[in-house]
Amino acid sequence: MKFRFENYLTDPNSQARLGKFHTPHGSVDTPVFMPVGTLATVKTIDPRELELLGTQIVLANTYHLLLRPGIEVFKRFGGIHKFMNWQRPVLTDSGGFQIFSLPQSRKITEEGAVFRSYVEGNTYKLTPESSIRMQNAIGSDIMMVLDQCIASTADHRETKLALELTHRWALRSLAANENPDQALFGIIQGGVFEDLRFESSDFLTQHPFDGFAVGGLAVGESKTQREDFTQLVTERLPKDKPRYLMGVGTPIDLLEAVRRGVDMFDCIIPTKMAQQGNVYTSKGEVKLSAIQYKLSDDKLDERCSCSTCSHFSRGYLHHLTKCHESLGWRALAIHNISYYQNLMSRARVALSQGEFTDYYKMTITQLSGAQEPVSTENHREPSYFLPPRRKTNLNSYFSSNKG
RNA sequence: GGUGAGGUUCCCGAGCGGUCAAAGGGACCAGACUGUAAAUCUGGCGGCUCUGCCUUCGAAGGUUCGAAUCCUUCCCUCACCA
Repeated sequence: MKFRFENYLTDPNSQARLGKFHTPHGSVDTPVFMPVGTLATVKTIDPRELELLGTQIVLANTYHLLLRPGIEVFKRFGGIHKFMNWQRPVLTDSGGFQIFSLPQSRKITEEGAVFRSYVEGNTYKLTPESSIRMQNAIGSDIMMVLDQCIASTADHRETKLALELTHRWALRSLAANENPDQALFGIIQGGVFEDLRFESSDFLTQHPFDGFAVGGLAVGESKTQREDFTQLVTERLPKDKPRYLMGVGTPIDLLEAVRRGVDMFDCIIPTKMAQQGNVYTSKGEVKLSAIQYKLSDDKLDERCSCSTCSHFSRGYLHHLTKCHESLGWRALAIHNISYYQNLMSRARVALSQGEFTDYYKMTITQLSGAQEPVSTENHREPSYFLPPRRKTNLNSYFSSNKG
């Protein structure tokens, strides 16, 4: 089944879009947040829970899975869906970001990147073709082209060279794909240079990619730059293809990008922050390791109905965090994923009702730590704050396993 | 009872006459983290009227210009021998 994207509507007051894409493992409503499951697991969270939390699609990583467990495992298991027992769509990143981010010795040539494995020290070569071969074996629903990501502090010349290499690699990736059912997205580079971002968008959109990603952001530039360049690129992208802002971001980043026409996101923040004891709530960020929560018997987030918020006090979560207990990481990851999925599903509801701007403003205000509006008898909850239509009741999941 | 080793800032543990408020861990308190190698990284961590002063290295004396470091006595741990 061939990948297909539908853009239902665009917000009249912004460039935010409501849409849906279809893959062999089901459909995904956009804008969507994809939790990061680098090693074929969203750290600490069971795939069944991910579904209950409203996760429609997860991201996995070609580079890490190539090193371990290796391509033969995916060939043997018939792909990542069976391997990790996740039946919904999967997007695989190509490994381009790892070539950029891993400090180990590596060499980038026209052919690809040669690097030393952090697992057993062997030398590997990752080329556009071998990345696609691996992604074909993984059997992801959406594949990414191998790109050369560089710091956004790089100069024009270096950025242009990386961009041109990324373009040549993108075409080789397109040619290397052996499974037409797996979608392939191009990645627009160009750092923080307008002309290069335009050049990259104009070049890649001439080729039959199923969607387009904005790469090379959230790698050192300012928040304003990130937002400006996101908009710069989305305005130049075709309306009938999904747009994916890679590696972004905080809840505020997500809403800012949705407003600028982005449909898809992935980020380690919800799971990474959970590991460090940090969560997002309807009143802003909470660092549970802080001494002020030691004696708190408050709920984590009064407006959240996830299993963590309904089972554990801030004081207990503080304790688990201080002890580095895995339950703490897990409980906070469940909350953060729930928070992100609710953030996006409410954005979709708001979009469908033409109230996105109100939703955007209200949520930004809440996240910035401002006081919640005092609820009065006459105060009516906007519909996007009502429980999502998708059933996300983790309590029933846990109680059904009780005994 | 005898012999030996030792008692250091919240804990473990370096230091063994000046450059020592005392290395290094841990704990603790903050901060960071945006296509996740790494439950990681960074800073702070005796007190104060803070380019200096005061208190601190088992206790009390002493030597010295100067001591956590040397001497004496005492207290307390641990190991071995009786």
